[in-house]
Amino acid sequence: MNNVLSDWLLVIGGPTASGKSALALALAEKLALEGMGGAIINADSMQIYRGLPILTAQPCAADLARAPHLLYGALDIAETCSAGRWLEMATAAIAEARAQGRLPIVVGGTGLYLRSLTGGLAPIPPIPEAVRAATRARLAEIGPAAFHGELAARDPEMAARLRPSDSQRLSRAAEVLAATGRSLADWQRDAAPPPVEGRIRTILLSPPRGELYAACDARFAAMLAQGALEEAAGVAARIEAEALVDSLPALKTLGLRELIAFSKGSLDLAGATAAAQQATRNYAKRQTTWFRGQFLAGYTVDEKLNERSVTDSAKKIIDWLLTP
RNA sequence: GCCCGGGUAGCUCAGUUGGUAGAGCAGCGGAUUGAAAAUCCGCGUGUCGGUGGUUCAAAUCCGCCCCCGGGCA
Repeated sequence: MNNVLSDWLLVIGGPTASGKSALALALAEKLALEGMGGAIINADSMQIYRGLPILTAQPCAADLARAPHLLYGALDIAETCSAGRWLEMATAAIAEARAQGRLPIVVGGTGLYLRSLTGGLAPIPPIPEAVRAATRARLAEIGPAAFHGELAARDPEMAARLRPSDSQRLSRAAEVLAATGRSLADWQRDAAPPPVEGRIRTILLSPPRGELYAACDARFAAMLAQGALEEAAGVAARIEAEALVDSLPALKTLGLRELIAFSKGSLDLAGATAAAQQATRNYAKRQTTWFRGQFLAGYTVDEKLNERSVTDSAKKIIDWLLTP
């Protein structure tokens, strides 16, 4: 089972509904024919949670059976993932795949995760929950503008490069300073060695805008047909029973809020659907910008993939991989 | 047919006593170093339904016409 690809790592990025999962699967199956199977590793900040398989567009049972899949539904929705936590799990998953003689194929739409893998991450220690909670409470209490003012007094460098309105990054900068006594800017200056061995090959899916949006709309409609409403109702029940706070990342899943609003009667189904589709398109747009500016693609697929063209694309990509 | 409302940016609407128009959303562009499906930033010329008129000046006042709601016949 040894061949030229044995120490390689494939990374596939692209906006939501662009066909990443289908391409990853096609590649894994083609590789199996070449004598080296693939293992698909999730790099999506929402598919990492279990409990929302439909709304987060996780591979269905039939697809999961076609190739090994790792890090899908790995965490409970009451947990919080992060780039650091994901990177740890991903490096372990990559090692596991390699140990089995499989080529790791990392796929996902979370650009930050992908980049943490390809470019490394500053070695910042985990922030204690108490510090994080206190920081966020302070931010909520005085508002981002005043919070920015407080940060400026202790960490002028971070304050200078953050907008007073960017509550999330302000909070991050403050918690890192509070927990480590060192500015986030200093941490980020530390060299971050690439976390994985081997050669990395990156692939970007970049379908035409109009087709991407149409795919987003169609996919949400399909989710409803697959039982997204029941799924949302189940999550809503857990939110009530366990008093889950809505700042939990998993609860930000696109469409969840809208479907819960529908089940509570504050939105009709057409309105909930339209809102969820709109949110999905907005997200796809943001991802497109991210990948355009932050992701170095070795190979770009700029057509919208369908069942037939995925196979063709996979074939071309394998050729590209095998030609140095 | 008559009476009320309305017709202003792709959509929903603002527009003060006349001084040639502005918000939200959408769309487009951008940022993005551990919550990232998150967080944040930038971009607004459109026959102000049409047409006559009053006026130095009309989205705004007057006449006529067209279209869409609702009501009365």
